[in-house]
Amino acid sequence: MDVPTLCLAALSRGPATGYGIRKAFEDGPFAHFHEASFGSIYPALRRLEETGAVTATEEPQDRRPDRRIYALTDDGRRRLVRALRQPPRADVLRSDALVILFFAHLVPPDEAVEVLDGYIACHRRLIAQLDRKEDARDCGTPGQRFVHGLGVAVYEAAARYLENHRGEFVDQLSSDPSKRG
Amino acid sequence: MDVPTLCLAALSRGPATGYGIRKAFEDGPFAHFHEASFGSIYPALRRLEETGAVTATEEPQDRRPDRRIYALTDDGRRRLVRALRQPPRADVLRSDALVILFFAHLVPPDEAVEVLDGYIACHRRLIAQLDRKEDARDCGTPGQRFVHGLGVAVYEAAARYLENHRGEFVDQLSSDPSKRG
DNA sequence: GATCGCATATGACGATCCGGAATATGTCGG
DNA sequence: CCGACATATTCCGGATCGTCATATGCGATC
Repeated sequence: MDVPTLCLAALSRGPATGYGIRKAFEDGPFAHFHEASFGSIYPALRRLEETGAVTATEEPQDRRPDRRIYALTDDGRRRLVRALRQPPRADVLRSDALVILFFAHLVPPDEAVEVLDGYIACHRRLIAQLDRKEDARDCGTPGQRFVHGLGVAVYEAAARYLENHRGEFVDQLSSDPSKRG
Repeated sequence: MDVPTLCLAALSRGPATGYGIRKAFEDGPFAHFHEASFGSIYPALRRLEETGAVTATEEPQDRRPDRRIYALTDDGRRRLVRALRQPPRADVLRSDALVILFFAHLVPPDEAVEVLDGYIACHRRLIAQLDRKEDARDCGTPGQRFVHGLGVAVYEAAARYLENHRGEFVDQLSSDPSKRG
């Protein structure tokens, strides 16, 4: 799923600025299953505008850079639907924390535990964040509710596993800092 | 976690070729928490060799391109440990399937269901793949076993959620193909 | 009341990374 | 016998990331 398509998808929920789209992928409703950075969103929006998939309304703000408010055109909506109907590629996860945990035997045990505890805290924080969003569950689409529920289920399972196996893992690490037992 | 570090991590388990490292990220032990492609692995190995983090043993195979077998040096191992001790960045998930499911109201209901069923099948396949690897659980490090267990727990939770909420989701989709109820 | 950091908002840039094509050949199954 | 697949590497264009620069208001802290 390329960045232009992701932008079209974000705009299908209403007009927005590049900054707002970025935020939707950082904090907002898409936060948990895709990401995109400024450096790819802004060029994508420009190209989308040039090819007629979106329109840009330049709103000159006093003493601020002009806000460019993008909105989907009919053609853009058709393009979005076409992209959404392509067979999806496999999921990709990138987790520095899991790499560190996998190779925990190479770092000082207390640092590995620190990473693990941070990872647990991060999961608990994400669950709390999702719970807060659940207040607005009435206005969402079926898809949004479904994906939201999946997010909660997955993060809960991960947090529970991490907490339940923490002690065992710590024991194994400290019983064998660098030499084999 | 950049590709050079990932290569060093893979080589910490023993010498390997670029192709073998790629496979370890596709099928092998790292398959579920990071990825790297040829186009980034080979240049990374070259740079690593130039800077003394790995050595390359060129093995001229008859009638085949020379295999370059890379092995970690002491300096490379130190570099790996240094990288592993950096604070990890937040996890990133990229899921086309979840984007499609989120925007399921924009595509024909039967196609959305097809994507969902494919997604469920994919999860069940991954769980089976992890179960098969579990046979070799005796020789792994504590970190490897811990991460493996987490993977099983998370995929199981996801598969269960998807299966348990499939009916409800399909009902909601078909009761409202494009007009609001 | 001054300064620091944060949020809004966009643009530009180098470095990195991806994905696929090209190359070469052995093996296994139909 | 031929196609498909696995091994193994290289190259390249384009997509993408991350960060810095720009501009300014607003709240918190000292």
